[in-house]
Amino acid sequence: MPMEKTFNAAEAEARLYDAWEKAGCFTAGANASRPETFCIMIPPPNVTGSLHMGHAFNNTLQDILVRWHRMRGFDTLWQPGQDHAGIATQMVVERELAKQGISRRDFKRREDFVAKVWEWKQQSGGTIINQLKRLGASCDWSRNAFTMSGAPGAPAGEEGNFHDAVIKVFVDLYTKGFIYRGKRLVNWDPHFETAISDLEVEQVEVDGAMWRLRYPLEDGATWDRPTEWDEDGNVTATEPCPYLVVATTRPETMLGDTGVAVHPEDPRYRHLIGKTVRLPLCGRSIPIVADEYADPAKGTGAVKITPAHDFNDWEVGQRAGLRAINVMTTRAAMWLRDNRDFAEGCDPDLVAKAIERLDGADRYAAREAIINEATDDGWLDGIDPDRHMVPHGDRSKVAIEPYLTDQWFVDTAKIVEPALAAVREGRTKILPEQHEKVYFHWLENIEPWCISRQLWWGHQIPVWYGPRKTVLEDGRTRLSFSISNPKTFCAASKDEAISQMVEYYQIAGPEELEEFSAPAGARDFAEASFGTTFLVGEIERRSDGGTKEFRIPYYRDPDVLDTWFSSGLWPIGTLGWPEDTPELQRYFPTDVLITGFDIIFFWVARMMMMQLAVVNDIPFHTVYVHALVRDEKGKKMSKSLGNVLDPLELIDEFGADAVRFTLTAMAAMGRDLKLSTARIAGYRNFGTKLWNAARFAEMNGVFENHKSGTPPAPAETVNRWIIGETARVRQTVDDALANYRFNDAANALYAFVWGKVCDWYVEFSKPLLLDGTQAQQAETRATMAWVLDQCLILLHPIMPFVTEELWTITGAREKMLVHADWPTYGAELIDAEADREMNWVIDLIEEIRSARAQMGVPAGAQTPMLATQIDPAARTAWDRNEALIRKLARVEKLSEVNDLPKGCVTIAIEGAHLALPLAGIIDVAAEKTRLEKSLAKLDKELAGLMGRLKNPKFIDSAPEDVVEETRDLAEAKQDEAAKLRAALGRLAELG
RNA sequence: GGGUGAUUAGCUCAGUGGUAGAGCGCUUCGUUCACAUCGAAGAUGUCGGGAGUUCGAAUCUCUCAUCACCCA
Repeated sequence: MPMEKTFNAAEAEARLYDAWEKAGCFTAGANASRPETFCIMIPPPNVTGSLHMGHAFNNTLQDILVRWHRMRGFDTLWQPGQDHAGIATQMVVERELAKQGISRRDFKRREDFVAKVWEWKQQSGGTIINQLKRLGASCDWSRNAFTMSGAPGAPAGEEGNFHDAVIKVFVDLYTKGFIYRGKRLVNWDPHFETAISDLEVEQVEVDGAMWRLRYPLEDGATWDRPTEWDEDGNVTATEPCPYLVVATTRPETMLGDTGVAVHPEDPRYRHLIGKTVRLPLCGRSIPIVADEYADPAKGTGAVKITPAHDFNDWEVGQRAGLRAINVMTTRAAMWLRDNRDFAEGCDPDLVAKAIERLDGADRYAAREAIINEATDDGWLDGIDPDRHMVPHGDRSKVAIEPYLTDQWFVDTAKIVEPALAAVREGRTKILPEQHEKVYFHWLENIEPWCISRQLWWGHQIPVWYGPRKTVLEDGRTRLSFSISNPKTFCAASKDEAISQMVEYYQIAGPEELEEFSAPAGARDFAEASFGTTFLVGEIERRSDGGTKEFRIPYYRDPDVLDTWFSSGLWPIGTLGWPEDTPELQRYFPTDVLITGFDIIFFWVARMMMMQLAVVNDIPFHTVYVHALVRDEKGKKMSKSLGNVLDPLELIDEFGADAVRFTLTAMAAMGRDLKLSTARIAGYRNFGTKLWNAARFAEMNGVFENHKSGTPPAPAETVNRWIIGETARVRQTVDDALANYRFNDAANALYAFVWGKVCDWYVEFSKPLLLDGTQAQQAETRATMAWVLDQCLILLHPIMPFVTEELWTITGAREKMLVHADWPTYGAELIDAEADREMNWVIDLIEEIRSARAQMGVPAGAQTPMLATQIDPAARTAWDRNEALIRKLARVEKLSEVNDLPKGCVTIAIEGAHLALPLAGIIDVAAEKTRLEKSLAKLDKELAGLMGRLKNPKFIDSAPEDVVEETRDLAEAKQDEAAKLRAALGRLAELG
């Protein structure tokens, strides 16, 4: 049955992938035949994710390396998995619940909400896995990992031990003193009500305003405010001014102002340093401090300082010893009622008024209300329109607040050094190298890493809090309960934490403890039990050691860990650590990480730090950083621009192989790639081309009784030639892949399969297969079968589907192509003689075709050819390949003559004077033009070559082989030019 | 403001000191039995500007211009 004309990707892909999976082709170690291992960890996509172009690119490159190593017999593991994406997943699930009118806060227990998230995960969390399969990703799915597996509440099927790894690492790092809790400003997302990392913040330019506010100076102080300027901007008149003007883009934070900063050298204000201003709205008296942060050239040169609501102000506040007053709730509404910090030092009447007007108002409403009040009361100095950057949460898209809270931090400064050293010393290489700079720059300036998140979905921090103890002089023990400064028990399990508590409090056992699910409950309990007010309760132990009449309250930290804390353990966690599994021993450290540059900080640097801190080894020896996929105009693909190309739609339309090949061919290191569908269609056509070469072979019986195996040793030059070309491309492909030059591999294969095999070899084979002797037919069939096999093998890592399908169709095979042996042949298969000869033949055919086309010879016409001179090498080449030349160049026969007749077209070729007698057809003018053009080009080249050869410095300093090469080239060009000149002479006689 | 990269054919881009390339597009021709998702032929370049190093520069150095991205 003849093959179809094209490969039906839509039909075949699922079938082939299924066959691979069923046969266990992708499991760790499948097809291993040598001791070396090769392991890649997939960068875990979000469990909420669906495949976008970046994934398609990233995973295509991984799959190429993995398939290549597997075929070479490495013990290969491509470890797949997803991360639990704290905020994103919680957002998705909350959105689902909102459709049913349910809010997260309606859940009485967080466990119930988390159960909902697991439910969602079971239903929808596998989306991206199936999408990766459509791309052809050959991951070992039986090992699919998840960063929340094994967490409390995880349902059946999620019983991995990733949770154990995360918790163990937290406890280890805590014990080693690398993790601490502290009150610091963090990026707070008021929508999700959680801290987020710097890296989850994007700067968005927005149109806003600079409001200038007047803060009255106290104690009669004044400064000279300019009132007139000359045309150069110099001040020519001033007047005493009783207030300072501060400019701000965020007037609503003024209730938390605790100072005004001016530059220490600013002559306008120097005399005011140490004096105070009275804060409008609440009457707080705040100092004027000197700090270089205040830029005299910007605004008025006086800056209001709100340490609790601005990162720069926090720094100033630390330097100047200013209070930090939080005036907002976790939802970024004004928090004034019951806010003791706020009320302290303010005018009680004004505070009451402020509470009445502003308490509970959203930050933007408060801003408006404050501006209105300032306008009415005359302390608004003016408004300047201002376009500035505002930080936004990358998930929530709302403006983030710098917010003062208790959070957990990794003291990264203490674990960063080994990660820097590993790259500096080359134990881990980052490609392309320029990214090492980014890595170094970030790690050398690393900030503490805030790892706590106020979410429910994630690994809950394994820390329990209880009262602190003080031993009194009389031997009794006092326990002081404070939410802001509790005693911390960090342990891998609650039981261990309780043991720690029993020991610490020296109590009989857990029955003397009482657990609360939230700090407020513990506080209330402490207050109720000990009759103390507010946060501190005192529990005095009886002298006999008993505490029978009360129990000691404790609670677990409600926060969860940043998702990146768990994905930072991906390399060891997926291999079963903390258990010492065979996989861990076998595959760790892993080999290559392939990832986008946008998560060098997020992930790569953190994996380096964490693996080194935890198991004292690098996680991988190479990091290949790839570029961004953009649309064809070079714009970043984004949903809002509507320029997103969906890889799945592209796979539907062109097939996975075409999409993969396109991405591979465009994967030049360090450059963004601009994707257009025209390009993908082009590579789809390439697949069709390969398909039809196989189809031709099949129709000519090439695959009858074919067995894949060793290269044949044919006699025909053309067969020896193509075998050599195959050997060459194999070397090129291996070199390219070994150096992560994916595009070189793809382009070499494209040029070989289309340009060599299809354009020339298949054409050359036709005379042999159709009219050759039996021996010629047999060896040509064998050669073609072998060559096509090699094409399939070498292309398989890039185009797995069409190659596997052809492999199945074209012969009885011992193994599927996915496990076929990758070849190792090389130079020994290259026959220099055959090479020279076939290149001569190809040159000749191209020369003849070109001359015919330009002379307007009808395409089908056969012409005779004349030779006045032909050297032995050319003669042999002609004789041995006459059938091919005659067929492909439409030449009737070659006759040797003494003189060319008039009206000949010259064919310039090495070692012979050839011409096509085209009297009657020839257009003298056209031929003259053609020859002159060639000659002009030749002369130009020759001039360059001769110029170099005549320069004694070139002869002296250039390497010998370059000089030699230049000489040979010049000689050949001179010969050719002479022939063309002779031809032009003959033409002149004619016309 | 700091950093990184880019500028090569109409378009998208390869090309790390020795004869300027590919794909797409364009023009002309072609239904001979692998393929019209094809074949044959053809046109198109001061390698962003300037200076330097070198026998020799798209390639190395400096400088200017423009663009992009990252970090403030």
